Amino acid sequence: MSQVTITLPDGSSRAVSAGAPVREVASAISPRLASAALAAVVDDRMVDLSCPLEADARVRIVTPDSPEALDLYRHSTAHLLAAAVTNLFPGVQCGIGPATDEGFFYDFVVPRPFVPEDLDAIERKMRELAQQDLPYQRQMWPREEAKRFFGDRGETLKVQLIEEKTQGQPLVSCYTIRDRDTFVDFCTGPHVPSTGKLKAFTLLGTSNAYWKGDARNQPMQRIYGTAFLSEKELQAHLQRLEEAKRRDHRKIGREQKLFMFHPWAPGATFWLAKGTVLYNTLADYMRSVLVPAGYIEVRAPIVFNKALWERSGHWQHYRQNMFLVESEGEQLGLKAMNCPGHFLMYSSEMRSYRDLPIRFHEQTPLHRNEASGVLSGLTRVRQFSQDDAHCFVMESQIGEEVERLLRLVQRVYGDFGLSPEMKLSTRPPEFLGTVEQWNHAEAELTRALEAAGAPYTINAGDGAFYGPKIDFDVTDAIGRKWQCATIQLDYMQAERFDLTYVGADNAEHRPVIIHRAIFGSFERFIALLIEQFAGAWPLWLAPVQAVVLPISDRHLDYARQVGERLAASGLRIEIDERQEKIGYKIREAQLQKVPYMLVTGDREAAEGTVSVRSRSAGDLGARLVDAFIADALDEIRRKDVGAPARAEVKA
RNA sequence: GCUGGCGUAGCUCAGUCCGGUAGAGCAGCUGAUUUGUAAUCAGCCGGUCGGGGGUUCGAAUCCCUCCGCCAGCUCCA
Repeated sequence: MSQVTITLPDGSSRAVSAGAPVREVASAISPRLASAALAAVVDDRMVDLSCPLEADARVRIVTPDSPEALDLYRHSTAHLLAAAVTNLFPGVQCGIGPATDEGFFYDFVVPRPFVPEDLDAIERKMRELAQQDLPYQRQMWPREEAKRFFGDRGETLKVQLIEEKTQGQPLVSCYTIRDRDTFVDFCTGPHVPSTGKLKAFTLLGTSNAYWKGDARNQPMQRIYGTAFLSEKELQAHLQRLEEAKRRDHRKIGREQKLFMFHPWAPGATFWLAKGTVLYNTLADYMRSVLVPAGYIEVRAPIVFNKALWERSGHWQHYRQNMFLVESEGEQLGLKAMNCPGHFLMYSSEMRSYRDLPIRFHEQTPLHRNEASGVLSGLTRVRQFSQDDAHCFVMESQIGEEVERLLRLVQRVYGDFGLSPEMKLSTRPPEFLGTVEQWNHAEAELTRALEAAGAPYTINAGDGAFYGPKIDFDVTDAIGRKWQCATIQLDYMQAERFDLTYVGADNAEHRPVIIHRAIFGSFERFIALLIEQFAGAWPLWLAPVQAVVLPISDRHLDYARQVGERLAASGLRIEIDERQEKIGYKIREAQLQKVPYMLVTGDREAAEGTVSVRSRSAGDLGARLVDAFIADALDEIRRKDVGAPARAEVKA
């Protein structure tokens, strides 16, 4: 029998019989590896353990420790789910069932939607199938036979997939769990060797989905679940989901009276007093960053004549998302973005190359008529404000301006203890301008990113219709990603608005526009911060920075004196004058996560002190009022977001 | 917008399946208590059961419809 030579990751090589399954390589190395083996990577392609070795190859055995293992588990669990559903709901049609970042799903065509009881039954069936340790068998079927097989079963979606994905291939890959009478799926694999490997999984919910994600296609029912390599990791994941609920900005927003919503203004935030403090603090912070960076703040109108939107292209591309109004026979639209207003202000006077870059910053509200179903707390609203700006630069200034912006973003996020991930989004299918312009713009952004030296990923086809962009995702404490900051290059709008500057050559030139936001929107950024800090605000952001707690009525005068001094020095304070025991007042302040509680009783009144209790560190003892003020102001100046705020989040 | 779920007091929730006088805790108010580092006691107030329509002798409960919220889908300049 002929032999093939396989090379292992450590560089050693072995000879095996040609056609032997890759499993034998694992067995030959050690019985332990053989039992841990899940799949193999043969010449960079991941395959089943049953895959025959036909030629010399590099082979790496995939075990639970391999980076591929989690996706493999999840995809195999999705198959297990589909097998259970097929078993329990005869006549069901299967769609696709991939692994995702958080778990997996599988889409089905069923006569009625799944209900929670169905999920319980399906999960029980999955465990039953897992316990039977059934092999995942891969079979190569003649293409026509596979089509006939799925066609006879009424699985027209699978037939469609085979037709689209295997053109010109004589054989197609199918998997069964048990045999052809139960569950067969058209799938390239690979899979774990048998269902017994799958233990740590759970179903999480159902939702509606469409075939191939297109709302014009057949509606399907999606079942979500997640799987991990160990029960411990699964439990940790479920705990994170619980933690997310506890930190939900909608819950904390209500508890701390930061904001509210009302059915008569869906998607529009009512900023209550404490939320307004937060909002204004962030707005002022942003100004304090942007003014030294050469930005000037402006305020453009909210409502514009349709003519402006026709000029900008929004009328053609974005009208369905705009709030439109009519007045005296004229059609008007509420602004969904600030750019066109800034363009009009740019062209209100002659611009010289000596003036560039010109940077307009604006924080006025924007309105976008988002579909009702997408609204969600503060993270997706219909009215919001961006820390928006447009930088008008010369072609030659793009690189430096984008680099400056990258540094600015890093610095701001650093001030909040956040570290964003960068994505470069490139030309979408629908775009303005020419491919050459796009290539040039994309090259400029790439160069700036490389110069910044920070890692980034490429999000192909996700650019805005007028130019490529760099987006910044922030991962919060529990692993969810939020897109906040954005830097967008725009070669198109200067043309449309006929924006010019006079160059050194005394000729007119087009400026390049950089659209950019650092927070993104105040609304979304505040939602992110609430969840980041779990409502335990660092002192500089806390709507109430300290609460004065008189022990009894006879300390009210002193408490008020203290309160006045604190307020006069600029601290945001409250005095709890209720006739309650000190323990009660402390409990309430603690639940509100007020950074400092200042107990004032006989001793303090006599000595001119306050007894300081920190939200995170507890009783700190008596301090002179002025000393407390000095320390607090210093802490505010430092914008500390360090250990104290984080530590108590877990408490 | 689509699919599903949900909507009962300011908040958290029970009651809805199987129609028969709307409940609890917290919050609030009043009184007593004058308090030393996470809940003092007692009493009281509080709801067109999301809106509208229908079935019924009778609807929080069953049906229709609209609105809002939640999850996901789609979308996201």
